Amino acid sequence: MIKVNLQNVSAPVSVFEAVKAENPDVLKGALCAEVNGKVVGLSEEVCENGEITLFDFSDPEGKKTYWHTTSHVLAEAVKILYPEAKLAIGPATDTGFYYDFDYDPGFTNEDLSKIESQMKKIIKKNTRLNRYTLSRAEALEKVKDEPYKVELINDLPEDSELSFYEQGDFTDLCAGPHLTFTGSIKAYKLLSITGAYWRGDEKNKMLRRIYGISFPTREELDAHITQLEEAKKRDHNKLGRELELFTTADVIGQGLPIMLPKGARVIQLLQRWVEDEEQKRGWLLTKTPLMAKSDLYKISGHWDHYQDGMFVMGDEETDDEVFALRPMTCPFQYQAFLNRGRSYRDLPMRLAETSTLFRNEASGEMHGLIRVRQFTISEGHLMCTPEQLADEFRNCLDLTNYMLKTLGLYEDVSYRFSQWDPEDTEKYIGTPEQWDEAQGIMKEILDDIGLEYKIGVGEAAFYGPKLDIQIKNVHGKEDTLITIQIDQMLAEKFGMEYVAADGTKKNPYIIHRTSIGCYERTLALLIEKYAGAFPLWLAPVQLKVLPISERFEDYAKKVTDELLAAGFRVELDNRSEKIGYKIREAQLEKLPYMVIVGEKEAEEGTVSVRSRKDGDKGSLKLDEFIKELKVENDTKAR
RNA sequence: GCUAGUGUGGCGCAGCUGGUAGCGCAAUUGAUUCGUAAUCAAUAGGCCGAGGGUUCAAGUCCCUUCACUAGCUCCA
Repeated sequence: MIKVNLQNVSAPVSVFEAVKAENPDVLKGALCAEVNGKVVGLSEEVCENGEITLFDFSDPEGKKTYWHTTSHVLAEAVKILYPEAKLAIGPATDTGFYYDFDYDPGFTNEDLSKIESQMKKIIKKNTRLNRYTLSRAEALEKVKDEPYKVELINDLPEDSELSFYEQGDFTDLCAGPHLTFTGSIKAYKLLSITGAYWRGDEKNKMLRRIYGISFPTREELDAHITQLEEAKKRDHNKLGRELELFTTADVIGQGLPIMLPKGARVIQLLQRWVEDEEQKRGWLLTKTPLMAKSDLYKISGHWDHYQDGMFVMGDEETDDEVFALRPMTCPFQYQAFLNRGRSYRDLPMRLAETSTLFRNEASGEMHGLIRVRQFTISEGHLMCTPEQLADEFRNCLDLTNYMLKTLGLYEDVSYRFSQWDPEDTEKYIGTPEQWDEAQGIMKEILDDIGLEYKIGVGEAAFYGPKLDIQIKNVHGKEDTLITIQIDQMLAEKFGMEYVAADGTKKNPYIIHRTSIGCYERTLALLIEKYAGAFPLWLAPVQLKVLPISERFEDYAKKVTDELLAAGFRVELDNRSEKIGYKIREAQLEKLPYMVIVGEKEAEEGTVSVRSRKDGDKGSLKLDEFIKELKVENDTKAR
């Protein structure tokens, strides 16, 4: 981005011309500009002197302009090849662009190639994009054959400016900004065809969406495509299966992964660590049932607000009792609080549980270990007084931050303050006043901590606002890893009370929180973070002992046993292959350490150590090596 | 749930417009004991996701279903 101070503007002139008059050199690579706080195309007019900012492809604004124009070229190509296709919307995203079409035959992969060729022609013609505005009546007349555009116009506020961009014979209702010429698009690729609901509402028609990406040079495009392929190699769903951390079975069903010995071990390691850490921080452990009668969920509100998400066993019409697997731990853990009368002296009461949950996700939602139907979460509910709320919230956040830092994920997360949607009366319980209060309290706490967050309207839980800790997977898709919620509604519903110092009975505030999230999802992100090469303390197999030939298997066995006895996770490679082959296999397994033993080592009582981190460490006395390992393991070094 | 795609031995693939399944690696056995992958020999392993249908004949065509993938919606 380059700032330019315009000094010679006397009459309205295009940004391009104005900058050219000032300093033509800075126009190289410029794609759009910010004038008076608004991002505009370079062909748009400026009327007065002052500072403007130019953006090129390295700026998000530049990228978006570039991609957005590519989407218009895509739309034009589609309209030429498939005139009956109706235009919906075609914005730039953080990772490219898409355009939605209503075209019932749908597009095939062959169509994509055809469209790409057509786009080439449009780009070659290098048509100019002209912006103009119309009155509402004129605009509606202009788009009368495009029902989605008509709907867009009709839904815009009365006073909004209706701008159009015209490139040759193709015109689109669009706020812009755009590049000045289609020929500026140098390298592009259409990536996929998918369905997408009109206006993101599943009640609306599903349109055909074409995704694509473009770059100023062929090299950048190629590099981007290579990068996508590289990302695929880290994909936990591929790598996790290759490394035998987990698998799935058709006969078991969707969203129900099988943790293989290695995956199960990593989860166990995480779980022990989390439970121990929670204990250190004053959390008490509960163990509550995985299912309950429908009565419980009726009190909590799940029956009315979450039933679609639950696995219900039995039929209310025909069965005496109907059960449901638990989708959340809250109402179960509350029973522990309700076990006897509580006073303010019992508070804060911090209840933690390693809790297996069941959610009946829609069939298309499942994804590897990220979205599953059964998962185990480091759950917790904290009952406290209003005075304790801020400190306790802060403590919960401290714990999650400690977890994230230790795992090496801290730099990768972002925070979302998830609020309710006052328009959505179906989804939420409670009154606007209660929501204002709970959200107000949370805002105060977050601002006091100084956390940088974005706001997610309609992302709250049905009973209260959330602080969601978000993380992106290897494909750039964001998911919630951890959540901390403030709930002032369920305590009342469940009759949870404590006797305050003044003798009155009060409902406690409840913090719903997780310390490390659910183990499956966290494991998925760790696989991707480390590309399967887990730090020593988390590695399912920490060392592999490789005898250079079968003659040294006795010594290899002895070394293995000693390492096992010292508490390490060790495997002995007892195959008859050459050592080079064994090493190569061990490398593929991404082990922290290889221990090679042969004649020399057997005689000296040493081991030849090869570390993933430090390479060849040479011969070490076994007991000294073990000491070193213990230190590394205990410090949870990455 | 919706839109599209995929589904052949553990893994990676071949199998064109239908004619009764192959290859490489891995595995097993025997020989070899070789210090940074692929010596020798032999063996075993697949009702081609599942269930129907068309056909004299289906991995190849049609229908249904299950699972996996991308995206939408939804969500930890």
